[in-house]
Amino acid sequence: MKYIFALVDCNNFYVSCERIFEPSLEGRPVVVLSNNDGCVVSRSNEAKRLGIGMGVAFFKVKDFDAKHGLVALSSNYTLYADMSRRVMETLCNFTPEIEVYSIDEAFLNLSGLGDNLTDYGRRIRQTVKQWTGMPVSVGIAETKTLAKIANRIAKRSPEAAGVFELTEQARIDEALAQTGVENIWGVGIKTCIKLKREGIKTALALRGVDAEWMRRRFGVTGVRTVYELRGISCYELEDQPPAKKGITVSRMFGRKVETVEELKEAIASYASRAGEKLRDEGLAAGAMTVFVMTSRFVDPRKRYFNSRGVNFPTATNYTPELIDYAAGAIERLYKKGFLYAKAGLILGDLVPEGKVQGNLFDAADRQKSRRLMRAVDAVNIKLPDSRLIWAAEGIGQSWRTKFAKRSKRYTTQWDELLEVV
DNA sequence: TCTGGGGTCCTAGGACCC
DNA sequence: TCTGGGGTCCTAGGACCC
Repeated sequence: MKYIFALVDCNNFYVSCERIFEPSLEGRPVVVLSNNDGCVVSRSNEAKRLGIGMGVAFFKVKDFDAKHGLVALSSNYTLYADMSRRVMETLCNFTPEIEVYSIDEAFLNLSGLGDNLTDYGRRIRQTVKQWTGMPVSVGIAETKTLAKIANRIAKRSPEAAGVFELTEQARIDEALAQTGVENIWGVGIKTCIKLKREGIKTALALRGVDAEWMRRRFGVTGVRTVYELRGISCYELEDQPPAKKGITVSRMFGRKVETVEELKEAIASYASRAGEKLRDEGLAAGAMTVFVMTSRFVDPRKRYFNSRGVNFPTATNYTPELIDYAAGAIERLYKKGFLYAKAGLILGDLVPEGKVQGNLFDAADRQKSRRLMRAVDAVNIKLPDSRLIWAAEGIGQSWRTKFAKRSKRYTTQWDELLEVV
């Protein structure tokens, strides 16, 4: 039996989340900004039509509000995560096999659901809209790469009205002929330039290249893309999320940071957040890499990047311990005279909490630490606005990332519920 | 003045071993 | 003058994704 994938993708996800709770944003150009209100990460169709590109620095389009009525909002991750969960739960009603691919996309297995897949796609789209308010597009095909292309057409073609099926050969050929290589899943900027230099400009042309030549020039990932375009599936549906390999917490500062004390406060708060993530996943980390960096946009002589790895004697998820290691690394990394823009840490060698190998010389009372962490986590989940923080994180925290234009957390905070007046 | 964060997979090359 | 070869493991960096 042939596999059938549906790719369900939320339209302009962050912007749509905002619009669901603020309908006056409907029909206007709206963008959502990254951390620190730095650059544009989600755009309404109206904003796209104004020529605002994905990832552009916000200061470059700031004056669009006066000229074109552009509305810019800070990211509201709490709201987006909750809306994502609602959409994914709705999708689970349509198939037992679903792979949540990202915050706003999921692959569904539609094999064995009959011949009228387009109709089925329409039902999915309509139900998600009705139950959550979220507009989605559905692309249907025999490989993930083709489903991505189908989804792109579903979004753009008015006739498709949000659902497009690519299972018929003539239709596939036509779609591939109209898809530039830059719009193929897995083809990034570097590969795109190389392909075009070879005269390969469309997905149809790429489908026809010699597989061995492709392997030599672009490695196994390149060949997989060619096969996927031919309808030979190389990427399975992964309905079991694979074990995490690392946990990263890093942020740009709200302003430049010069002192080692402030760097240590920041890294302590990132370490604390990393500890929460570990415990939430039931994991412990065996190693940590800490890094600091200046802005990429300053004079090269004023740039500094450095990182430092630490292997723990015993894997841990105990926040005070993580903070100690992180602060120690910062002391060694810090060089006076630089304006630091960002710091972060990456936890590696992750192991299930219950399987931590004890260390003969490790005297810490693990049971007690675990109870303490459980208590702290419980308080912070219940009272996110009066969180317990570690003294090392500092009180003022003037280096904190800025979110000047954030909307309310409508769905997760009682005091921020939508008010209808 | 102002330019995000969190991931995965693959590959080349060095270290090390016999 | 003469200086092996092949396998495995690890890591850093590249490329890509949303």
